[in-house]
Amino acid sequence: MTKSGNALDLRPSGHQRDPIAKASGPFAALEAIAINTRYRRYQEITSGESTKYWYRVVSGAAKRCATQPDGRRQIVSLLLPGDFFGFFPCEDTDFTVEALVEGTVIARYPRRHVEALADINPAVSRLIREMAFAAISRLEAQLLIVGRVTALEKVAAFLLDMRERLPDGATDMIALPVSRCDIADFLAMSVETVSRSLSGLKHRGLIRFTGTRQVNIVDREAIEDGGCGHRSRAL
Amino acid sequence: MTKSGNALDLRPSGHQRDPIAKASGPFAALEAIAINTRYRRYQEITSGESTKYWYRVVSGAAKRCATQPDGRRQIVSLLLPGDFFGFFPCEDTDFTVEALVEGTVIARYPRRHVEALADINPAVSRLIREMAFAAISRLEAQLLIVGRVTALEKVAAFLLDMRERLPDGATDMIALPVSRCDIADFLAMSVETVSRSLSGLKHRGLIRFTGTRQVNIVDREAIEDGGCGHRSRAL
DNA sequence: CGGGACTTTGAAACCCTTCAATGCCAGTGG
DNA sequence: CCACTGGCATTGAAGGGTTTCAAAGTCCCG
Repeated sequence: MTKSGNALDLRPSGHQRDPIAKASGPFAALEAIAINTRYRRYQEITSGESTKYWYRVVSGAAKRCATQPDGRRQIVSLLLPGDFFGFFPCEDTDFTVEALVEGTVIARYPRRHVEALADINPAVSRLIREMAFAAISRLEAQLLIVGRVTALEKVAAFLLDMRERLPDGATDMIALPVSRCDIADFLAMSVETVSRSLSGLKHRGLIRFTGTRQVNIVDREAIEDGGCGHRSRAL
Repeated sequence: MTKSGNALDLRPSGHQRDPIAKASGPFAALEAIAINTRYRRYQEITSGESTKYWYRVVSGAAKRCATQPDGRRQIVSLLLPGDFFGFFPCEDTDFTVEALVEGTVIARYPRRHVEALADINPAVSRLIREMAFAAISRLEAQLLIVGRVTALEKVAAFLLDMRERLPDGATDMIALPVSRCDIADFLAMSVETVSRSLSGLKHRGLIRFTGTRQVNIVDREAIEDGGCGHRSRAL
């Protein structure tokens, strides 16, 4: 599940705010055509306009969300700083992308320019490929998390994934950028079960809260085992 | 959920066996370096060798599978004719790719050649991007399926997805290339529940079986509604 | 015909969802 | 300054769905 460290890791590794904008090479070429925009919480970033641009999360967080036929929402991607999205020229399904935290900054790249750049500059082309691969990697990781059986396992896996992906580095202090409701939409379970699972982890002493969305991982090994010792039916 | 028809649909639309090999342009350039191999059922296609090649399903079917820490398997991608896979140069997680049906044919493209081609030929580069986007699209669709609440809904959505993706066209006759066990691994639920759900759909008259893996969709609308009228809590 | 893999069905235990109510916190207006 | 309000989070109890264990049924192939 440790999905960082691909051939080209696009996520900020240190504490700088937007390393990509400062890098050279293909990054610089891309940044030259970037338009940064700041969004408020739950403000829509793309509606039907996604066809015109590519996007990247500079700071904050966003969600790519679909509304199921039964009215439920399913978060299809949790977008954190460094993540690209909006690859598709034509989206037939009704996905929306919304900021999750106040002041989320999104870089927007005109699709035509990007494609033109990619045709000319192999390095840019390669970069785009790598970004797409990173998106695939994220989706596969999410699938593994959502695919777990127990709610405890799901939430535990989610926390570990956040720990890996958040720009704080690999600290055991996690500042969740999402509400319980968003976690529920991400994990495809009810809000109450999310809350209960977190409480369960807390009461077992595996995590600690310094705030509603400030989680401190205490016993990571136990969490990696799915929140508890049981159900470890070894192959 | 109807995910076919992207900017560049790579799946065979007609009855021809391998249209990509016959196409011209970037396809031809790629096919020139392809190596076709035939696999037996459940034969491993990639192990750690995935770093050296890109792959495409020519005929048959394959699964990209991960083994969870608790011993369960999770199919992360169901690969059907036309689907590309093996994008990542370095895979840190233990994914395996196995053929699902006897005689599955996989085209293999040496990664170096592909990348070299992409650097030279913008059309090839673009093609690769589109393939990656298609993979993202498949993953998102899978996420929406797995994210459903009820087992009935999951299985129903799975059937519809197969209907869309299988090369048979958009007939209501589905020749499932997978066993119940594989469906279970795909949908992240137990084999028994898969079987029960299928039986449920059958007894309601929404589907019909002409064979264990030959499903005939009778009432598609009802299936799209999640297998039954209930739980249609309209927004 | 028998063996083996796959599929289906049954029953009990468990987990999750749902509905409902309470608690917590920040922002607002009196 | 404090009560109030609304959003978010937690907790409880009942009901239903899924998993699990178990066993029988089915199909294909040697």
